Amino acid sequence: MDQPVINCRPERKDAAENRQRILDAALRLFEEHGVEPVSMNQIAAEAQIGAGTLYRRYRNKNELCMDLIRDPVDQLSRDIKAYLQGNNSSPPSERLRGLLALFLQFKEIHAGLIAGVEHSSAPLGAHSRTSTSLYEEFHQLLVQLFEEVSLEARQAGPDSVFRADMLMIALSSDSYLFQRNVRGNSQDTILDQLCQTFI
Amino acid sequence: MDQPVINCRPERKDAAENRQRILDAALRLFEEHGVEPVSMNQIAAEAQIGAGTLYRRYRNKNELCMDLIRDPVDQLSRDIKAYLQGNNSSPPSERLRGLLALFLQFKEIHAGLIAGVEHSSAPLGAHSRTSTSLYEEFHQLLVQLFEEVSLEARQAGPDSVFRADMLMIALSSDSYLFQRNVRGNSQDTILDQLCQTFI
DNA sequence: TTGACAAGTGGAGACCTCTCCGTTTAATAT
DNA sequence: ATATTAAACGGAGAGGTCTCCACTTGTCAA
Repeated sequence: MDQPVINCRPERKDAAENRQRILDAALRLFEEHGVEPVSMNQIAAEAQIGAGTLYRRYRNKNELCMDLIRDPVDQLSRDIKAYLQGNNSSPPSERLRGLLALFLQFKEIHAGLIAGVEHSSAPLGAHSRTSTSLYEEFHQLLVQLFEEVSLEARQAGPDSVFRADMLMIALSSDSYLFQRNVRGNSQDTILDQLCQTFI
Repeated sequence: MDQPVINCRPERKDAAENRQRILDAALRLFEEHGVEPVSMNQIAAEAQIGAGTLYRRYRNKNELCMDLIRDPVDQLSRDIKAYLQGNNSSPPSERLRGLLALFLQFKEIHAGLIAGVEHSSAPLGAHSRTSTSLYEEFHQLLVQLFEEVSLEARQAGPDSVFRADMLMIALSSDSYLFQRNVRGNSQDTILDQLCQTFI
């Protein structure tokens, strides 16, 4: 007559081991070949598990990449919080710039994996942007800061949500790498331009 | 002793017929199922040709889509030229808005094919944006108008090329459909917001 | 200890993209 | 008419994504 346990039981031992094998294998292959050219098949083979097992845990390469950069993402999240607390008396436009700087720095370091996360992610394209919690959190912060800016300037700026959407898409790997590689802009230049355009 | 003809001979008769079969088949399938879910295989089968033949002509679905909207694109290009000539005494910011309006209208009508063109297009992601001649042309116009605006305002705005890049990416199907479907903004609202943000 | 059974496994298979290359054929020169 | 030849053809096949499901195995209650 007991209720079936609603809380999921802890991960099974064999499953946990396989998860680790996958992570290790993926990291190894990504380091050797880069993220994009490595296939799910290869990862499964390298981890010595069946394709089905791999797909049971990660529906696609994005999810796998997301798991691989979980720690750096958490760190970034903490860095952002710390920065905002340490500078809460600066004008909002300056905090905005600081935020962007942190974000760009992060992108620079983890470019490969981030592109992996963003790429081919979406069955329903745009939805991917909002699905990552980091992106949602970042978007939220941008909105707040934009509102602060408008408030301070005593004039209604454009819709902050829209503006944040535009800025986020301007920060996508696609756009960033284009500026970096095709336009030949440095990280600093891009940061400057972004501030001039959006703030 | 004749020189071999350098100019390519006119397209062979059978080739021309197959091209038409492909275009017809694609149009039929796209109308029935939408662009995205139709595979190159299906198109080849519907056109009753081998896969190799299809790929000889169109390296991927984007190229095929580009061929399918060639006429509307040319029309848009002419419309833009006409608009600019008819309004060359308006302030540049107004012309900019007019341009965007034309462009958004175009996107609205041909959303499916355009998404098809943009999607999965790029081995080197960002390069796709510059590869379409329409996009290059449009980018060029935006740059010019931005410069006019800065000139008129007697103050150096941010780099016009960068600004145009940002605006173009804001006009991508990804971004546009997100605003349309997730944010629930109408075409007019989006136009307003774009102008407020970028002009 | 021992079922019971949910969770986990793996590989066959459906369908996809794209290439390669032996065969066919339209266009041209003789 | 016939030979030549470059272009076009098509399907086999390599390698990819992802699903399905018969089978195994860890876990827990009895």
